[in-house]
Amino acid sequence: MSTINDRSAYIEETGLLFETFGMTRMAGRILGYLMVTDKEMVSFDELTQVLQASKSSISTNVKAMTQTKFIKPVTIPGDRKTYYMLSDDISWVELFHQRTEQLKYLKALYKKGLNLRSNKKDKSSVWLENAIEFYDWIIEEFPEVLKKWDLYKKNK
Amino acid sequence: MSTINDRSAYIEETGLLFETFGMTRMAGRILGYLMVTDKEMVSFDELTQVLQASKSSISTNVKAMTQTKFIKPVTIPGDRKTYYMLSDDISWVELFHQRTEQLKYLKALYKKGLNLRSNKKDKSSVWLENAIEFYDWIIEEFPEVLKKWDLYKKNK
DNA sequence: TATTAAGTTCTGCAATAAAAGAACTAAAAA
DNA sequence: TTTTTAGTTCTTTTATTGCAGAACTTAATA
Repeated sequence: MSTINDRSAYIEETGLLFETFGMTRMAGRILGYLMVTDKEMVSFDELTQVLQASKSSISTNVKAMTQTKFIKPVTIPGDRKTYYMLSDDISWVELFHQRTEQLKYLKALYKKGLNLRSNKKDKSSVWLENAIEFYDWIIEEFPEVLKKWDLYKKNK
Repeated sequence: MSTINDRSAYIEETGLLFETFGMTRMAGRILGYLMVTDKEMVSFDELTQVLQASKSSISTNVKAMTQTKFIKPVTIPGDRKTYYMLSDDISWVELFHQRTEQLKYLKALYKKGLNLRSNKKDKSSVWLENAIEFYDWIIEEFPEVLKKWDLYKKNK
């Protein structure tokens, strides 16, 4: 049986973990709360209450979390409030595709570095060549693996 | 033909990119310089000169970059100085394995969240189930893909 | 048309983190 | 053995970031 305390500890834990991913503690807390609350969706105001945070902080952080696609806003006709819930149309595959995009930046950096070198055959150039080779491979391979997930899901 | 300016712009660019990965600008600059300098290895002192930074900043940041395995220190008998170079024994595969470890933390968080829920069948629980399922799959699949890289390299 | 409600955006402050500077350590050289 | 060199560690300064509070916007209600 889970207690209120277990849950608030969980919310803080989520805050700290998401902080390591470069998001704010508060953004993580919002997600954490949505993961353990029994309500399917919670209002903006409830977030300020439960997380003891200002409206401005909740505002900026729900926006950030919405952009990552982890949560989504829900509006109800005849109700002015905005509610938030775990985004059921989150695509985990899509999230990983974004990672691949990051890898492309790194690869581009290595390529650019190599181009700036005078001697394309020295040790550092070889180092860069190897980096580029690996990134080329992984950038191609990653999406293939993710395709397998879609197949795996279809056959269930 | 690459100019001095192209290279210093590159060093700054590397600093900024590595900043987005949660490292310091200076750590990125050190790597950036090693990627474009014509020297195979550079001394600690040269780093302070070229990057216009204090010894303490260089000291902490070469340590950080060494820990990520991107660079390594080189010492020469009869020479008191420490030199740094791109680490030729960097394992790109190993770097990606570390990513997989991070995924395990996230998966553990989702599992813990699910355990804290009263109703294991509601929408949020299903969301968590899906997250866990995907992470389970990717945590298994990732290392397999990386094994393929080792094979690919051997057959060349 | 004035008032309330629900958020957003802007400004300022407090906490944190990065970098500098100073004091220190270890080893080599004088 | 004392001085210099090379770098580390501790302390202070500076810059950045996250959050709060206030002012503002938009739309609904009185």
